[in-house]
Amino acid sequence: MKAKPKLEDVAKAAGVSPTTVSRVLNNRGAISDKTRKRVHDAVQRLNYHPNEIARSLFVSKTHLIGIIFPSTSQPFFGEMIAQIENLLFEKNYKVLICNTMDQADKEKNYLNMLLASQVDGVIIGTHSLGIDAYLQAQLPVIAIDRDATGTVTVVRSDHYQGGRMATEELLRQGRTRIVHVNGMHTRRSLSCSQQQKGYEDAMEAHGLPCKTYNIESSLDIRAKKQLLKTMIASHLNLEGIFLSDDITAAIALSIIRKMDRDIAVVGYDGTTTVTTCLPELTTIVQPIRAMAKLTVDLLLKEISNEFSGIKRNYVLPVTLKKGE
Amino acid sequence: MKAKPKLEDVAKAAGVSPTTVSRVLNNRGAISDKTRKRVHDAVQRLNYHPNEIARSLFVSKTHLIGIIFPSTSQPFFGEMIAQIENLLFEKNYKVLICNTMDQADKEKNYLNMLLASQVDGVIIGTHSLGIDAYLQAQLPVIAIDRDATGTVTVVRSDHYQGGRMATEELLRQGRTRIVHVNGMHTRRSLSCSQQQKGYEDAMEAHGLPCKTYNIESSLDIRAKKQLLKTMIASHLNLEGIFLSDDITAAIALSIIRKMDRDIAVVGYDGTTTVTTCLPELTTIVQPIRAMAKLTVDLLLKEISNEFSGIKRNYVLPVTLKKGE
DNA sequence: GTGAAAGCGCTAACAA
DNA sequence: TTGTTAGCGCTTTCAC
Repeated sequence: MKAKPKLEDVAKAAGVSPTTVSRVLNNRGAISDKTRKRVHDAVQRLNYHPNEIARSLFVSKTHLIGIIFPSTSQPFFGEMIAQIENLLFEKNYKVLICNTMDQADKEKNYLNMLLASQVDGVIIGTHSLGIDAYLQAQLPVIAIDRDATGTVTVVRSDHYQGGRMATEELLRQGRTRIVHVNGMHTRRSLSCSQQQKGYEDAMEAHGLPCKTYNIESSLDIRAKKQLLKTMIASHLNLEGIFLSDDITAAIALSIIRKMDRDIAVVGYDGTTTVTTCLPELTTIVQPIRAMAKLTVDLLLKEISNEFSGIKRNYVLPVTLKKGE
Repeated sequence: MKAKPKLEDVAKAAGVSPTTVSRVLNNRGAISDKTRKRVHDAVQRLNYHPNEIARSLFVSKTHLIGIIFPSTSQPFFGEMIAQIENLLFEKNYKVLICNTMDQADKEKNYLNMLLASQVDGVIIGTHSLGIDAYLQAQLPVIAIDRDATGTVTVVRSDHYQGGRMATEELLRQGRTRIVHVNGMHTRRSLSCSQQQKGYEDAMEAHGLPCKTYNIESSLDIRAKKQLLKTMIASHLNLEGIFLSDDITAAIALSIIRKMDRDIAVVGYDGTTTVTTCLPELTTIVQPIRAMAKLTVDLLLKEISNEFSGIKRNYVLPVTLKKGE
């Protein structure tokens, strides 16, 4: 196996200088058609591929974006990541992916890896690590769905409205004894409190009492199921549950069916995956595509140094999807 | 905003040579405790982070692995990618992710991007591009679930057994009029034909007639739903359907419920996501974790030049998960 | 329209 | 135990 050809090899093969080859490849300066052709032929002949690493080193830009999320295996993140990745690809950026699995130390390691890899920017969709760690990095950063007041640009959806709409949908169905299950706690500190506020305001507007249960996100499905089972069994006259993510809602739904109770459920996220598997689930849909688009746009602007100073929160509207 | 400190800056601050700093940071050679401390202090003080790009250029190894899959938004791939990423992280590799969205041209572009980025190896989970494109690259490659006879190492699960087990489960339930829906066609040419063979052999062993429908993977959910609806409506005495992925199976299940027909369904993949959302679905479970582990192990071995010549197929067993 | 030379930030021979 | 020097593969002044 022979070594990869380099610029110099192409230059020799084409009988020109390395500079000329570089110019042809990057379309810079004036080149005669004859030379251009000779160079292209040589590139073809040697099956030459430019070494992006060497290029990056010189121009100190890698076209690499690090994205940090809990895990691609959760539909919400999987779908978000797919969108982000597609948009970045169109703009010629490559994506370094980091699944933190909600472990702060892993996230910490990743951040260092990303910095060492000279990424041009970072998208954070996690909460384990303090935002300071990212600010220190002096890197363009956009956070998704994170509570970071003014220090970093944040894109999120309107969780207050989401909580409110979910609760109002249950009320509209004539349910009054409604509890809120706040799953995925560590994962989304902000969304949790906002959703809860929406739920509470909606309930109070009708003079109804509130009750929120918290279920740790780190728990596995078995454990969540057990907790939900106990909770539901202890509420003999429960009529509705609002759960802050669709997976937990799906678990609740199956428990309710098995217990043969009449309890309405509203979930949260509205991913394509879950709504396809469970079209009967009523849920609050986060605008994943729009969030991804905005995030990427903002990040690329920050990278190109527009809007550098302005850190603000962008809040996108959610919608209700009624179960079939 | 001051420029990032480099090795030289640290050297100056510590009053030593760049070489010494490099040695301290990489734990090479013998260094006096005093110097070591001085260097570490300087690193701390300047908040220095080594430039991995420069290092990569020198050692011509990037610790970057490219992984090419249709999309993180599909649970099977999302879960597979999360596993792969975790295992690679443990071995100090970073992951460049590529969602091809089943578009051959995008995959082609990605491959070139990966080559230019000097990745140390590639994992392919797609079928759009011919395997030749990858072989040409002269790069360590492992393919997942792909039909590539002898030219590249392949990891997959036993789709023949999967098809057989699925069909036999339906037969065990007393169903005899069973059709096979081969979804996700382009996505997995190999698995399709193997599953079908398993289905056919199981049916023929009982002297029953076979019928396989193909549904293009590129279709959206609406279209798939329509096709399935028509298909089911046209079979007045259908008793069972084996579908080659869980998402399509979920769609079928909801149609059947709405039509109030008595048709048993068996799906394929058995992802955590779908089995959580739809615990009542009977499905064939692919050993995602084991596949990821084997794939990563094989790739790292190829990268370190062990087993370089041996390209073979590794087939892992599937299991049946009965619906609740 | 083209080339020679310097250097991006790092590491590894080779000296001392 | 430490420093000097050269060079990884590329791009870009500056000169012709």
